[in-house]
Amino acid sequence: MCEKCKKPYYITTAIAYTSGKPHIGNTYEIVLADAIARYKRAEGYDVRFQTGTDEHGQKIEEKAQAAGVSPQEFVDDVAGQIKNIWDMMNTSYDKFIRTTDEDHMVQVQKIFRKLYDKGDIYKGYYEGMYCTPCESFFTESQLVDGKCPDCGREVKPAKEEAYFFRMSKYADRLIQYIEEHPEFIQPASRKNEMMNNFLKAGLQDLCVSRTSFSWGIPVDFDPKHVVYVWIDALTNYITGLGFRLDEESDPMFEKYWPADLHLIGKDILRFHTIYWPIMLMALDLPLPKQIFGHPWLLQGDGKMSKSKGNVIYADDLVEMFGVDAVRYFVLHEMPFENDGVITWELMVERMNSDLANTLGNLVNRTIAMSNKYFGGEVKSTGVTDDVDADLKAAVLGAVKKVQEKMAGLHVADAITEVFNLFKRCNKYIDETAPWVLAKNEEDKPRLAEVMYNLTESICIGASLLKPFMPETSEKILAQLNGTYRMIDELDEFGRYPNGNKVTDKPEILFARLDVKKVLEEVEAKRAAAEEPQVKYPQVAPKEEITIDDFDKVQLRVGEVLSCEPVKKAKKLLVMQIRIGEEVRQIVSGIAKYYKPEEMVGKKVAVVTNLKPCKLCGVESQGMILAASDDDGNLSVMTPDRDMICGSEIC
RNA sequence: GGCGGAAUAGCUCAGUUGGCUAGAGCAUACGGUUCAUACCCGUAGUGUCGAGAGUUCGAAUCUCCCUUCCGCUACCA
Repeated sequence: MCEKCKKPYYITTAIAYTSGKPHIGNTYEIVLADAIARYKRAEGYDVRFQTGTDEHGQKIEEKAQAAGVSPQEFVDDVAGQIKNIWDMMNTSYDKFIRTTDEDHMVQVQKIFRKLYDKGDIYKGYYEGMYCTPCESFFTESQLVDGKCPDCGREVKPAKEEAYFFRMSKYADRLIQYIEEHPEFIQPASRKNEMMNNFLKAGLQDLCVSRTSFSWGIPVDFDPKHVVYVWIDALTNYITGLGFRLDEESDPMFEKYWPADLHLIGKDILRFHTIYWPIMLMALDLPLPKQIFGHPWLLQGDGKMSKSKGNVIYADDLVEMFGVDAVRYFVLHEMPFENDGVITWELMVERMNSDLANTLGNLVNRTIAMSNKYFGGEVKSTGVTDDVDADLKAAVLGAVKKVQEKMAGLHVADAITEVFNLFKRCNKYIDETAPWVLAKNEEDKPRLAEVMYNLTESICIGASLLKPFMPETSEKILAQLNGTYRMIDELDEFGRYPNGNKVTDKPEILFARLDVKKVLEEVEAKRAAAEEPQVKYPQVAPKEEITIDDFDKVQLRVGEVLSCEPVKKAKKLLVMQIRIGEEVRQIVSGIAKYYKPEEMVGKKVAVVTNLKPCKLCGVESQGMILAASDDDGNLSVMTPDRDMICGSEIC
């Protein structure tokens, strides 16, 4: 196909947030996108595949501060790590964009200004109660006893300038677009969530600037504001193509936009299916054709957490199994709609049964036979049998099935079809029993035909395998001395050059592994890494206070007399707590961590001079203290020794 | 609380618009085979298709209700 006739195909991943090293669950997305991109290239598309990093925001500012480096140094380091992992996974992206790239930042500023000039962004006010030291706004309901929920200081009613995007203006157009394009949101089940929760409920205008932190792209006409995440991050999809507002864009933009596919995690579907399309509408640009919110790859034995030391990282897996085995696992194990599971045991199982047994052994036994019977020469003799037709139909049928599955983005099913092809080959060996044919000289022509069919079938399978496992595909073709074929060259059986010689030194593609040994190694590694790897929670420092400030808070020991869940609320428990002579009713958001009966009898630290307020209609006359960490653990604070309730804590 | 989804073999899951004895992979058991990485091929299964009721000639599939789990969302002192 000539370069000009190739149809463009633009695929993107979400840009990864540079707050830390991505684990295998995050790495999944880039591999999935890579498989799709490589497949589309095999189909003859002119593919552009973009990924990158999202590098602004308060969290990064804080992490950098905690690490004692500048935000730029911090994101340079993390972005480098991310890029290394993407490269290690052998992903074929064309562009790695960073939101700190100069040309991206310039365009973001221009886009912001344009939307402002157009009236779609307006300067408004974040109205609410303002805490000056914290530089934060709170709604009435967020306040703690009428005071700042973060620092407990007085807040005053204030209006802070902020820029807002008029989302509601475009809501009807977006609803219509989504209704008319059922393929726009994938999987389709997500469409209802977006429609019911946001669009039909009425879109709120979106706050698109912040003044509470500075690590971001400044609004050029009002520099105390930085552009908040949405306009900064989402626009990467067009700035990365060389989009230039009110100037001539790079020809790439004309060629590739609108994107064919935004591949993202299901958690950020809302931003991509609502805010992003509306931004594009406001800019008079066409909307992306499809957005696929993929599920997550979860760890089997509980949620991955750094403190448990059970986080699985791509590089550890690659070290143990190799790049293609890891690619195979994440692609194969991930269903279309539900979350997938990864454990070391499952990984070993797939490695042994699919990669070593089915595929590796097939290639190996085929080459061994060619060498043993014909000195490695693979020659078709035309001596066919009934079983050949069935094999050929299965092989060519697999090509069709892979095409169908990939068209619907069912990548896991597509890779399964490729392996079904290899299984069919193993069966063919059994049906034809080459070792029996080899015993009689007159059967040699038939034997040769069998070996040819087998070799050709594996070459077709290897070509189909390439988008998913590029290195393995190349290794197989090299060993069989075959050539890679594009999808449209896989329509015919028998293109393997007659008389070619396979290698006389076949290499083991995938070695079988012992589950026990793997687990021992993992455990050893984990133990070795555990000590120095204690991860302390990242807590942003608050402003220094005086003893007088602290003295304003009254803390006393209270004993929980009774405790029950708050109706209408999932996270709340309501407790009667004795504090000295009085009994107070206190509501606390700890239902996820404590059962009501567990709380009864506990002595807890209570803030007793908080202004009462209502939560879900239930009055709370104080608050109990609890510690929580980054992993979602929570523990209420209790006195170390038995203290009579009512004792003051100071 | 609102909206939505799911429940099928021991495990992980397929089952298009209701239609022949409900399927695949893994694991298990047995048989075959020896080219190959103790591999490959075949056979056997077990299922009140979450509970109950209804529509229908016929329901895993449609309707109602119940139970459990999950997602989004709201609240979260």
